[in-house]
Amino acid sequence: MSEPPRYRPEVIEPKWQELWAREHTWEVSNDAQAGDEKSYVLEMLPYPSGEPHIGHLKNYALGDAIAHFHRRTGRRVLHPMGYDAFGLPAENNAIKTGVHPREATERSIASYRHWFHRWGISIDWSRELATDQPSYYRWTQWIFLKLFERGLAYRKQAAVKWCPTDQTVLANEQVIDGHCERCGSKVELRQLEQWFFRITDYADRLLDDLDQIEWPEHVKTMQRNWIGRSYGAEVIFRCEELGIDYPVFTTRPDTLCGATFFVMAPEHPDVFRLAAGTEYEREVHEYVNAVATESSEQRGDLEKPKTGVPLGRSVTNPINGERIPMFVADYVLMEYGTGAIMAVPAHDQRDFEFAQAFGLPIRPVVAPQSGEAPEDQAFLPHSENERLINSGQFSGMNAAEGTDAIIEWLDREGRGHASVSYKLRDWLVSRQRYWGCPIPIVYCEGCGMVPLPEDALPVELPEVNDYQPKGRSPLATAEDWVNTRCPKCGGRARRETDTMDTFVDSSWYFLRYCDARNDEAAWDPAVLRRWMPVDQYIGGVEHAILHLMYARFFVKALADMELLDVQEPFAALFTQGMILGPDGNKMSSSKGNVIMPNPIVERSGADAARTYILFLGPADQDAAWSDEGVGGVHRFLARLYRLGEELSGQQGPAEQPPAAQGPDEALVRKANWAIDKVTSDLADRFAFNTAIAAIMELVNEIYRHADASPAARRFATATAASLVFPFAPHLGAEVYELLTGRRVWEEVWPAADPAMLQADTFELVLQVNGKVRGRVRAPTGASREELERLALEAHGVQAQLDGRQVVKVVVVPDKLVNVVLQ
RNA sequence: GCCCGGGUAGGCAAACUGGCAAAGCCAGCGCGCUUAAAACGCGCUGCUCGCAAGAGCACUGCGGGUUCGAGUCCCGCCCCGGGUACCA
Repeated sequence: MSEPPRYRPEVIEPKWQELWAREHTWEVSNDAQAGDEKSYVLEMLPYPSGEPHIGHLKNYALGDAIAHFHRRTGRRVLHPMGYDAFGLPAENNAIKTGVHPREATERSIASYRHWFHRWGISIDWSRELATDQPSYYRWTQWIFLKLFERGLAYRKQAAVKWCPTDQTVLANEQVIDGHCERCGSKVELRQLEQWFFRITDYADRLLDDLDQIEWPEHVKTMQRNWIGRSYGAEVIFRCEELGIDYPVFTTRPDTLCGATFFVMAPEHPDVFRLAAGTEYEREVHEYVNAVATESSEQRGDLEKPKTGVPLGRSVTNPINGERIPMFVADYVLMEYGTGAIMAVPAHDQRDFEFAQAFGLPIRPVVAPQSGEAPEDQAFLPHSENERLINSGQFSGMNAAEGTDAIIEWLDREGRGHASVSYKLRDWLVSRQRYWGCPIPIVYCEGCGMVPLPEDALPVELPEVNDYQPKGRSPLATAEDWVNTRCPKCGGRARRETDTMDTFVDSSWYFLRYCDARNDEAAWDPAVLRRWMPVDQYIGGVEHAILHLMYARFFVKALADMELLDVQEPFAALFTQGMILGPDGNKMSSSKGNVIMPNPIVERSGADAARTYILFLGPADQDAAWSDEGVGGVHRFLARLYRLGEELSGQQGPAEQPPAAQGPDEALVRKANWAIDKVTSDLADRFAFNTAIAAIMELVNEIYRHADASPAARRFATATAASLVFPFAPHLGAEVYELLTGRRVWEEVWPAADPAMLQADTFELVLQVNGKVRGRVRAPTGASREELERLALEAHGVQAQLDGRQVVKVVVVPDKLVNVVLQ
């Protein structure tokens, strides 16, 4: 007795994986062919640590579905893979275990590579890269030198965020709520000389060009807020006693006459000098020191009452010559604006609180049209019809006119000008850590700071024995490496021992994929023209600010150097939601709710795991994992497989049979409906879950129509296999081959037959006063009059009429009729 | 506080443009196949009446509104998740 055919992914999947590997099916060349359209589909490259987790499976299953869909709709698809291989976890592991970060990283990369194959992701492996390879970071260093040449990479002494656990500085973007993004330690401030990239030069372009790209609105909003552009004016206040000018930035120049005091940040370099010799000198020192020990959380607490100390000095308001007292207070931040503010308590909540605490005058200068100064909510945002009061020659102007007039006056008097301020800070890129890209700079005793010439690249990471960070880079211990010759004068020089932030490595990898094996240059600009920009980028929303902003900055800077000619790296972005644990919480080992993908792949197959993860819910939303659900998708794939097996024994074509009737017609219609549905779900809206549901419906329909002709069933089954291919490529290929003998990935994506999408009749919905009271079949395309007649005749409607007056009949052609009574 | 998401059967979800609320999957129940179970196939699964065809009612976090018609639009609120925060 022979076993009935059974769906066996463990047999089918390796079979196709081997074929794709043997034939290099997913590799594309850089040679353009006439009339072929390119598509660059890219998922964010993984950081290789341990083995891939469930989020990776979702990310790459999603990207792969898009890559396959693009290929089969006539585009030449670049779909590469690489590894973001430098970084702290491997280094921290090295400190703990003594295993070289390279070794741990390579082991992990091998695991990722294995699983990407095992999952059947259609990757062009000929372009594989890892950012820790000298053949890659050589060009990271080259880009650093290019930025240095243009003055976009520079060193400066600054108060920087320091992570005491990781013993390294952090970029602003890597500090979350005052804590290290990586390890969660409280971040400290330190005065250090560090390397920066001048991303602030690009603030306007980074902001304005967001309008040109197809990104989710919330991601654009996050970037806009992070860049934080505000328009206003710089106003110069003069401290007469010391003869020093202090500029401030304000978004409300119209309230200038309402400034009743002046506040400096505790970090402002002039604070001690101002207080020197005044009665407040000691108190100021105590206050500033106390603030310095405050955590950023404590300081940022909005509930905390305002504190501060007078400086014993005054400044003059340029517009009315009024002398107002100076204070130092921790609610003013050194990092934004000029580190000093004019305080307008009548129109600013914080200044108001401070004025109340210190008994300072509050003078309204903007009032509603009616004229009277409002009582207490005067600091609320101003509206259209407000006018200036108590403002000398400017009184009576509306707020907008007043703003312009005051700026103009300041300009004329040389006491200020229109100005724009940003929250964005320059990107701090140096790290005092081992496992990163060395910075190609030396310090010569004679020449000072000297960039290495291009032919000295790569500067390879030296081997060290001790990775333990001690406040300086572990590279500093590699004496043989550190001591070198100056490329300019040949004299004694020392290498830069800091390494680069790993976000530098990942800010250009998508460029390298285009020309990954080029060892003459980072890339050939002609090849970049072929592939860039990335047509569809896919990744987690957690990179909305960091990676996605840095990469945009790199591309703009490189474009300015004429090294490439796009302005934006990622034309379209899709941010996938997280997979949560079965309990609905974020997966974490401490909660014990971590699901690993690979046992599932081994149990149910890669196709089931991939399809299920996309079927869980809308791909851009978070979704909780449930183990039972996989079984359902596995069953669906098995049902499709059994149809393929059963029908492969029957002869005949798998094309749409002509003039289908009865059950055949229903089946052919359903197949065409599914083609249409899956196509629009994939092309227009990344609705993988509903696309998969449509294929399930088609398969259910084939089972229900066992009475249909073999030709119709073969057609419907081959269609289902073709449509399921982007999600379950192995099964799709298998079933399609069983029925047609052909390779599904070489087939053009099916097109729905328009004649089979439109039926001759439809179900007309009958409503009375908006409530459904019946349904009748009506001919498609029937006139309004005819539909109205059908509705009024229907007994469901007649029953409601009951002698009541018909007020109105609303007809929606091919859909419904609503009869309005009384 | 501010800015985004989200709240629909027992669970996950669908309804894209204001037009039949709940497609599909899970779980549950029943039937068939089977000596039996699993697997597989078919059906049911908001409430009430009915053997049934069917009929009636309710319903998209809460309260209002606009509309012939609201899950969808507007106003006010509640809950959950994320981002951000003395940014002058």
